Amino acid sequence: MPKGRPREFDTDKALDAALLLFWRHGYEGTSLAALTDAMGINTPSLYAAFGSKEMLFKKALDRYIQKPASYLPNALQAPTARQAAEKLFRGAINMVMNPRHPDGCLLVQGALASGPVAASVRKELSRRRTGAEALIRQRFERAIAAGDLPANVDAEKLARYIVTVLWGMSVQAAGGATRAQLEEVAAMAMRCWPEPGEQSHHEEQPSDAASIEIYSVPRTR
Amino acid sequence: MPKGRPREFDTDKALDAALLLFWRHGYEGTSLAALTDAMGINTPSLYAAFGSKEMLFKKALDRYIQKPASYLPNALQAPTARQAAEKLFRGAINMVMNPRHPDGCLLVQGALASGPVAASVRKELSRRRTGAEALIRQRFERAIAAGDLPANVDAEKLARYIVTVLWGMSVQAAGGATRAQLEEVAAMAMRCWPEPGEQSHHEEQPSDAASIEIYSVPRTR
DNA sequence: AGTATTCTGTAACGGTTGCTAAAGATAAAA
DNA sequence: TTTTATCTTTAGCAACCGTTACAGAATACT
Repeated sequence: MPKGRPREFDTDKALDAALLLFWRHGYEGTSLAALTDAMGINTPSLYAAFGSKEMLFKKALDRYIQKPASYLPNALQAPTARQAAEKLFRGAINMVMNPRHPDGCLLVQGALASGPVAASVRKELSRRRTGAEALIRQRFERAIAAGDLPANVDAEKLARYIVTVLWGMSVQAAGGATRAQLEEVAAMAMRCWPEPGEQSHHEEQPSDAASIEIYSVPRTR
Repeated sequence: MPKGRPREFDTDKALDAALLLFWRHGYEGTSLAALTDAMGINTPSLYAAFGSKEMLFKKALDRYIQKPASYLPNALQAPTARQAAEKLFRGAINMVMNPRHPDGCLLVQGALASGPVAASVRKELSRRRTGAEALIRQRFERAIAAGDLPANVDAEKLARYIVTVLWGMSVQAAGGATRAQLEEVAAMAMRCWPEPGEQSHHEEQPSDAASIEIYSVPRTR
């Protein structure tokens, strides 16, 4: 036993309750009062155990990665890159559609746009999303090295395409998409999987700058 | 001239300023103080002209649809469905990457998750996203009727796939994606465009329910 | 037993939230 | 010129925000 008065609540259970709230209402949409209420503790206990609202969020984020979002590293262990991608979509749909927790992915729902106070949280989420993308890219790079994927495939582009569809599915989930609909999207997305002997075909079409009037449209950024 | 004292500010310019703020910081992340500051007016003027924060948001949303997001209906006027889709991606990238306004799409950045007070705004955004999807679906349905798209193509699925990639690109934009990266994603997405004589191939693979422990994974929802 | 340490509960902090009442200013209508 | 209508300004509303000081309770160490 540590020393002083023992903690009367389960830290992990409290963290789970906080995770669910952040997940459903986003960082800014979750108040301390709602948190302490759902966690069943008082504010000083929360601050003693987790530091602050922001630190609590980041710890909930860690828990999210380790638990409900563990499908990602798991999927990447599939024998082939294609199977990994398929398992990735399947796992993401299972998580996103799980009625035991909110719809969508915390990395997306947590905060895309926010006020100045939540800028740090927003950047952290962006960093984690990039991390997920990197994990997938590395899997594809290994697949290329092993001859599992054609050598002319760009692992970075392929990974970015996959996660873009994943993030899009999270947005769709927030709009009430059904499991069947997401499965159809995933099937569609897998149709452009690179087959051996294909070109990576880089087109680079010119962009038309005439559609928007007031907000002018530059060529590059 | 109406009757009483004339308004001293340009309603449309004020609305534009509000739109930019909502776009960058989301509905909840934008405070009345920030709004009145950016719009150059006092709170009572805002309430007299726009009603409330929520009504102001919805009017900014209307303006968003009519101005920067007008690329969508414009793109759908392209002669073929494929050209429409390509123009859609090009227009979306132009808008999302325009340095004159925040990154991403307001329909996504505005509010995916939120506190209870912003639930109405969240639903409204979801409704508008569905509306965009429906617009694209109808274009594809016309293309099928005209023989432009193969008859075995499912317009609804194809439209949902396209918008899913679009929403995903909005998330990517929030994470600092570059124009070139988004163009690569769009090119990738267009690779699974249905060619004549293709199957719509419905696979329906079983989902594995073993990856997540605490949060159990049901089969259907 | 006494002390040190860490928890819990109450209560409150200053600041901000979205919103509005009240009074003065500026126009058209009478 | 007076009246009426609508604006702007100042000021402030109650409620909530994230956070903390403080006193009491429960444990371990001496």
